[in-house]
Parts: sequence; C-alpha cells; structure tokens
Amino acid sequence: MTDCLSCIVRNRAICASLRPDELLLLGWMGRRQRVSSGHTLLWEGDDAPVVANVLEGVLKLVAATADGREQIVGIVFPSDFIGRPFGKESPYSVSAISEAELCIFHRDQFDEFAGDHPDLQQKLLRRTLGELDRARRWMLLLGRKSASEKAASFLLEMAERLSPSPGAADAARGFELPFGRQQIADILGLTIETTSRQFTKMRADGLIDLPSRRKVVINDLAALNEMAG
Amino acid sequence: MTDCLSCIVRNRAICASLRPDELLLLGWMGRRQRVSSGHTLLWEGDDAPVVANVLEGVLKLVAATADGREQIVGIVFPSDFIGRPFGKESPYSVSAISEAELCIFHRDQFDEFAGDHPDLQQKLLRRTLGELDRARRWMLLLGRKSASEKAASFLLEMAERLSPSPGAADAARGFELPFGRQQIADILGLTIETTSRQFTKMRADGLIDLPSRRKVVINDLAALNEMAG
DNA sequence: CGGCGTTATTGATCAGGGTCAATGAAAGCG
DNA sequence: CGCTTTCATTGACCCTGATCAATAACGCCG
Repeated sequence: MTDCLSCIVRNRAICASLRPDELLLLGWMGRRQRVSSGHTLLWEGDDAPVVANVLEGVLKLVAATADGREQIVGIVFPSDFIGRPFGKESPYSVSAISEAELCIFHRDQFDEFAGDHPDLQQKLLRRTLGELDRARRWMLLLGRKSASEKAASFLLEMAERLSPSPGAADAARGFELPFGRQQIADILGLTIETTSRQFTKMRADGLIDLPSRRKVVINDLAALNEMAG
Repeated sequence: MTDCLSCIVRNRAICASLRPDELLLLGWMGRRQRVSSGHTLLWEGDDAPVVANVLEGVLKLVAATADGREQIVGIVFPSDFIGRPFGKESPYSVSAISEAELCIFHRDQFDEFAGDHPDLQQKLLRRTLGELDRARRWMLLLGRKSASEKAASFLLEMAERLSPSPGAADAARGFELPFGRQQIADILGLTIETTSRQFTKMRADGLIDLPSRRKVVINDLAALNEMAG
C-alpha cells in the first residue's frame, strides 16, 4: 500500500482534492513504480490500461508518423497526470526521459473511483483544460513561427515551467533542461541541426549563456520575449 | 427561457447527462443567440465571461502572433462546447465562420451549476479529453508533415467529422467544406498558395474532384490515406 | 588519464514551401 | 445582366530550414 498522506506531490496532484479517508481508499488502489530513463510506459495506438500521477522525473508524450518522424506533443512533470481515463487507446506514447517515479492505477478502477468523487474529477477537468490551452498555444508555434521564434519561445516556456515557485513572475534565469538537443528539436518541429544553430546564435548575440550541454542562463529576458514574437 | 427538451443537440451536447428537472434549471440560465458569419465572440487574451453550446453552424478557434499571423487551433461544430470554464482568460479568439446559433451561459453561473452536477462535469471532462487528443494529433501534422501530407490529412479528417453518422466507418465521400482556402491554410500552417497547389495536384492525380469552390469528392480513399503518411 | 561511444556543433548544398505578382473564376449587387 | 468585389489559381523567384557530411566536445569507465 501507498502512503498518500506523506506523498511529495500530495498538495499539487489531483489527489489534493481528497479527504484523508478518501485518500486511504485511493492509496489501496495505487502502486508506486520507478521507471528508468528511456523506458516507454504506453505505446501509441495501444490500449492504455493504466493512468498515473508523476511523483518525480520527467516524461514525454510522443506522436510519430509511419516512417518514424517524431513530434513531442506534451511534457509531463511531477504532480502531472498521465494516461487516458474513460477507455480510449492512447493516441501517443509515453516515455520517461529521466529516472522517474510514478503512482500507477488501473484505468478501470480509477475511472470508477473518479465517478464517485466529483472533486477529483473536477481537478482532473481543470488540469485537462489547462493542458488543452497549452497544446493550442503550441500549435501556433508549430504552424506559424520561424526557427528563431520557436527557439526563444521554448526557452521562455521552460524558464516558466522549471521555475521553483509556479505562477510567480520570477521565472528562473538559470536552469537545467531535462532534454537533449534532439528532444528539443522534436518539441519544436525542427531538426537537431537547426535547433543547435539557433542556440548558438542566441549565445553569440549575448541573449543566453550555455555553461554546459543542458544548462541555460538567460541574460536578456526582454530580447528573448521580443524574439519569441 | 430556453426549451432544452426540444433542443436539436439535446442528445449530443453535454446537457445529455441531465434529467428533465435539471435541464429546466439550466434552461433558465441559458439564452439562445444567433451570430452571423465572421462575428468574433471571444477575443484572445480577454477574459471570457461566457461559455456556450453550439446548436448550429461552425466556429473557429484562432491563435495569432503579434504581427498578425494566424493559426486555427480548433474547429467547433454543432453540439460542441465553447469557452473556458473555471475562470481563465481565453488563450484564443472564437469566431463564427458561418451563420451560427448558440446556447450561451454566464461562465460563473455555469461553473456553479457544473459544480452541483457531476455528470455534466464528467461529460465535459470526456469532451475535453477528446479535444486534447485531437489537438495533439494535429501537433504532429503541424510539426512534422509535408504540405502534401497535410492536405491529404485535412481531407480525411473533414470527411470523418462532416460525415452524418459520427463514428461510423462510412466517412462521407462527397461533402461541402465550411472553409475557404485561406482558412484551410490557417488550419494546416501553410500559405493559401501552397494549399491551393496541393488541392490542384490531388485533383490532377485523380484522388479527388472539386465540383465547386467548397465541395470535395473523394475518389481514392486508399491513396489519400497513403498520402497522409 | 586515455580511449570510446554518444551528443552537439559547424559547414556546404539543396529543395520545399514562402513571397510577390498577375490572371482567372465565382459570388454579390445595383 | 453586367459590373464590382472577393476568392482561388497559376507562375517566377527566393529564402528558410532540411539534408548530408565532417569535426568537435562531452561524459563515461576501465
């Protein structure tokens, strides 16, 4: 059994809507699972028999064409929810891109539990609405922005999402990306070469520093915002 | 007051979850409104004080860059729901692209009503999850597909969504698009010229007929599927 | 520390799709 | 019915970002 009361995402995940006794019930249903970096949890097109909360680590949602081109369609951080409630197959695959720890439920069991707990369902609805907003803003980037606008937008989004206090204006000026260059390319709908060139150019122009492969320091937030279009 | 029981989308909209007495309550809150083609209901970035069900007509959700490039991020058909419950500003604008009839609610009133009616909220959750899946499949198209793949994918999606019996395998072979070429371009992340060229090419190759500006007849579904990648 | 595998950068070239411009076809209207 | 306006098609040219290829930097491990 899982101890939900001491869970690290207790107050941020959808479970935050539950009372201690309800949480106990949910705890009986869930089981913790570590997944290692690179491991794929759910495959695109397959029936997705599980849903989960992310306790730790980062995962990616990937859609792919028949000939292997990949687009990352979502990034999942701790306290986020993954899987597809209400019985549809997953339209994308879900893979860990770092060591991760999940709290996994059988989808059918979870669906039933959710049916009896409107507050949980509302939390899930709010979260899904937020995800939909984010996905739609990303569609503008994918469909209409240039490579340089994409790169700048990406850094701003990451500064926002990786900042310690969510929602606050103090987006992190320096942070470590959980992605390599190829994954950034798959997020932006670019090739790895173009992505690399854009990063190099931003560094050359003094907008950012790149102290190591995955570290980024933002020097000129205003210019970056300008550049993002 | 609105007569929900005789509503044309009674069994398809989220209201289908409600009992007659609940429906009566909701009817008191809603008001019908006609909107003419081209009229914008909600503006990107503004607070969105209303939500609505679509009874008739087609609307588009549009995200735009500061310099005026536009990306259509969603298409709304009869029985679909529009607006942003739970108090966030709309991240896109909503415009009618044909004469339309809506059933409009004040967002706050609707939120409160939804809070008291879990079944309604679940219907909304299911719908939102479906929209999110659709948006993410579209991200693959925008980020990774070529112009010809985009055009073919578009026609297949439209054949599916415009078919009279939803879900059935009998996607309409001939149908009338509710969009002009510029709007198709804004859906696909292309220019109007490229869109036009792709349509002309598909006709030249015998995959489709174009009997009038907005009419499409699919001749070779298999080839179109192949082409969509 | 040195060697190797992986990942990122840089360069040269090319092509898909954008841009600019002109023409053509439909729809709206007096 | 013809005129105007809007929308779509077609053509010529160019540019951004993809592709192909080589090199460089990092990280891992013995």
